[in-house]
Amino acid sequence: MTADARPAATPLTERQEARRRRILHASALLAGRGGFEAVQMREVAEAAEVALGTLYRYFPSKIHLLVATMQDQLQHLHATLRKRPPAGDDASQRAAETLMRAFRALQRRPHLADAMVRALTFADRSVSPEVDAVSRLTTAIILDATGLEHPTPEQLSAVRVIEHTWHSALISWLSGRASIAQVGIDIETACRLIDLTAGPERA
Amino acid sequence: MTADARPAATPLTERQEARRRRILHASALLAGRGGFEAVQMREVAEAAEVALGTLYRYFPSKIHLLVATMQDQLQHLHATLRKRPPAGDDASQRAAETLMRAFRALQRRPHLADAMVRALTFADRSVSPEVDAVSRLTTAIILDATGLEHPTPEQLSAVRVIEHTWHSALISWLSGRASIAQVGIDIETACRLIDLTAGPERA
DNA sequence: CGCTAATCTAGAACAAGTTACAGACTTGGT
DNA sequence: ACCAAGTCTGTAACTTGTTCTAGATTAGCG
Repeated sequence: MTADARPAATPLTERQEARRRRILHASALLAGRGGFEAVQMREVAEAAEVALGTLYRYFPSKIHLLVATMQDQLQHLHATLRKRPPAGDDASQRAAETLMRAFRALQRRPHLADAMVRALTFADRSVSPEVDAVSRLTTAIILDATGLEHPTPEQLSAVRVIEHTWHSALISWLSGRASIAQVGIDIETACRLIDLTAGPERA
Repeated sequence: MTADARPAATPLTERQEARRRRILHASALLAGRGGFEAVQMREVAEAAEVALGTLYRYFPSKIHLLVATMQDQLQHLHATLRKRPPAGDDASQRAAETLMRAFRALQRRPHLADAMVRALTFADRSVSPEVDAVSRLTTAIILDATGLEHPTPEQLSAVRVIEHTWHSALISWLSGRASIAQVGIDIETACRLIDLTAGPERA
């Protein structure tokens, strides 16, 4: 349902594409120091050398902007992960390994993680399509990691739970209520569902 | 770690306690229509017949206020649930049943749920103690439901994942990206972990 | 080229969370 | 009953997300 996202509207000229990039870059830069609060629309506009009104034309709210930033970062991550697939013995190990790798990437830029994840979970209905795109990307990353060609419905349910756990555990970590180790445990616990919900499934 | 919460500061006189109640009541009322955005600090102050500065003395931010509102509502829920414990055969069924009951309660006041859950996941470090209190309450509710007297570490991990799933699934539901049925499936899927992570554990 | 519609810019204006402050009211101790 | 300290009220100011507007620029097209 609703298979495609934004890009169907207008093809975007070259200069527009460049503006969009500059904005996303500025967003990630400001988020990188200071996190969610440091991404101030006026500053993003200035850093991207774009008028405030233009920024709002490209991204109708701060949340839209940060969710788009996350989508952008996730795509990089997905590409990176594809190059070195996880090496675990079973699907759950591979999923956990991949998420832990992603987690370590986030740990290197905790403020950026803060901005993106907070925006993602704070988003209301007006951002649904964009959040959904991020969610599909995340699902794809996890499914890719498992190496499962034809996941059962149970395994898809397990992936949903893993994704929930992933987001929520990140939130706990970002707000200082869970340690890095605890996030690791939570991810591994959730990942067990993949193998437990179906019969044996070896590589 | 950090076992106790706010109430250690000052005992609060009767009138102060009354003010606090009025504020929480006003908060829940406004949240009940309109959700997160409808809880405007000026309006809360007016509805609670309290000056804006006073509101901020009691709750240092809108997020603090809404998290406290959630804590308040959860306590009611906990008391209600205790009266009619779940009747499932095993721990995971009872946990799922309890969470579904809580979910139905939230469905009756979706706007209130929106305000509380969005605040909870948006909270930053400055609200950690309060969010932690809510988290402990939630854990207690789930553990109560399972009926487990001495949960194993694995089961505690499972409860953590269930809690993550609970919060994140609520978020998806509130932003219209997951159906009620889907939330139910996710909850049940996560709850399976309780039985799967330990040996047989019957009532 | 020259026109027209769309886009972009600069900047003001508005909304809601948050802070600050002066003066009135309460409280607790004597 | 009186005083000092702390609290509450009413209100203005400040911050940052968001909207609006008038004029400049750009893009596409004949």
